Amino acid sequence: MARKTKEEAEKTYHELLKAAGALFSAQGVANTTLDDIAQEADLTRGALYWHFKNKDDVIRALCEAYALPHYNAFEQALLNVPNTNPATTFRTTVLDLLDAIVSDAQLGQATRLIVHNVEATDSSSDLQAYLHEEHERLETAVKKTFGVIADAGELRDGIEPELAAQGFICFFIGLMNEHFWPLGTFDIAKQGPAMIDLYLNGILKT
Amino acid sequence: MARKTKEEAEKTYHELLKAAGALFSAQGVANTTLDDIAQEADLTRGALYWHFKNKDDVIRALCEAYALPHYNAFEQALLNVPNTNPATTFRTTVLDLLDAIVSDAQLGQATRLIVHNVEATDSSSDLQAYLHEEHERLETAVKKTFGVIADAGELRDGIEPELAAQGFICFFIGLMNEHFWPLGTFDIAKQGPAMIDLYLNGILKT
DNA sequence: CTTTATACATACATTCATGAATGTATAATT
DNA sequence: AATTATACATTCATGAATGTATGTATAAAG
Repeated sequence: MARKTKEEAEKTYHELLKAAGALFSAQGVANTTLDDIAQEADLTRGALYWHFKNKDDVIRALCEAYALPHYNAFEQALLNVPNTNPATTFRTTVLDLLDAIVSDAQLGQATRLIVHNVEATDSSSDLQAYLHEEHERLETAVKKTFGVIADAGELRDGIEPELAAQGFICFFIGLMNEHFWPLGTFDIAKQGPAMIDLYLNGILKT
Repeated sequence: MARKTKEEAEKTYHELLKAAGALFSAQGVANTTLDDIAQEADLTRGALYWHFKNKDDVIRALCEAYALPHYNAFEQALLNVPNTNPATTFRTTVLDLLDAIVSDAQLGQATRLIVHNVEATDSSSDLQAYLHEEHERLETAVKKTFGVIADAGELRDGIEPELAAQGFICFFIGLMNEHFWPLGTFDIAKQGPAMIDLYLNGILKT
């Protein structure tokens, strides 16, 4: 075969990511070989090794392409929460993210990878470091937001904003975990918003 | 080498499980070979294949030996929650489980496997089915307990017991996820009880 | 128009992990 | 005491899966 144009090359790059995302979520990461991915994209491992270093690099790229934009938007929305009625804004921001995870398959695949926290193939992995960094960024934003909510007096008496933030994160990650559970019956599209409200109503003033 | 007594054989069985548990949680499941496990236990793969079918079988055995007893006790405690002040009993039962997970390394290792929901090595895995079954048993018990709590009038007005139960499960799984996060700083021993109370205070009558 | 770098496909070498087959000393059984 | 089943260790055969090296047609650069 032959050289492609830059646009064509970029297309195959995304074709590979698409194939990887589909296979990872269908068969699991460890059970998917690089050849599987290449074949799924009607390409060869040659193409894959041209665009990526190895499997970990594919995973990282997948997270960057599919998840990062949404989570960046989420983070920005949190950091711009207004000082008046911040809880309401927080709620809709979270519900928007939930909705995106449900409706955007790619984002869902990447989120699943992050939540299930794929075991890195080589132990001294920078994939782990990368995921950890992203996780921390969001954690910081959530904590900051709960600080604003507390300052606005919207937290119930006696509830520390740090704990409420940590609790929310646990709750949200747990939601994702249930959602992506292989044989699970939990339907996040239907129960997700009610679950979020359940938690928020528990810690916010009525 | 030679034949061992029944007691010796049972000891090597547990040695293998111990080695597997340690390596799985240190290097990840996919990154641990059967030879790694055997060597860690100062044995050979011959011993491993005598006691287990394959890696999945090791995982299943590990869950059965390390986690099942505790979770069975947890389930029984939930199913025997009294009709008066069930919420209090539920709380202490959960805190006991949390404490066990923190202090019992083996239980922690198994719980980690379950929560991270290891990707089964062969796709049509009965390991998945096994884990799913255990998960459902606990879910049923929790839901039943929240039914009792609701009947005792201990739930805040307007909160459906099913949702509260599902929420608790999410919250708890999220807690485990944060606890076992590779590079995480979350300290469940210190913050765990406060987190549980945060959720319960949110849904229980004051 | 020549040259070069690109975007892959193909082929190869090597390592690794599995599973099974075989061997064997010795508990356990009779 | 003889037999048998057990609890492994050892060896082997095979199949992946990976990473790399090489080939090559053609965009792109000059």
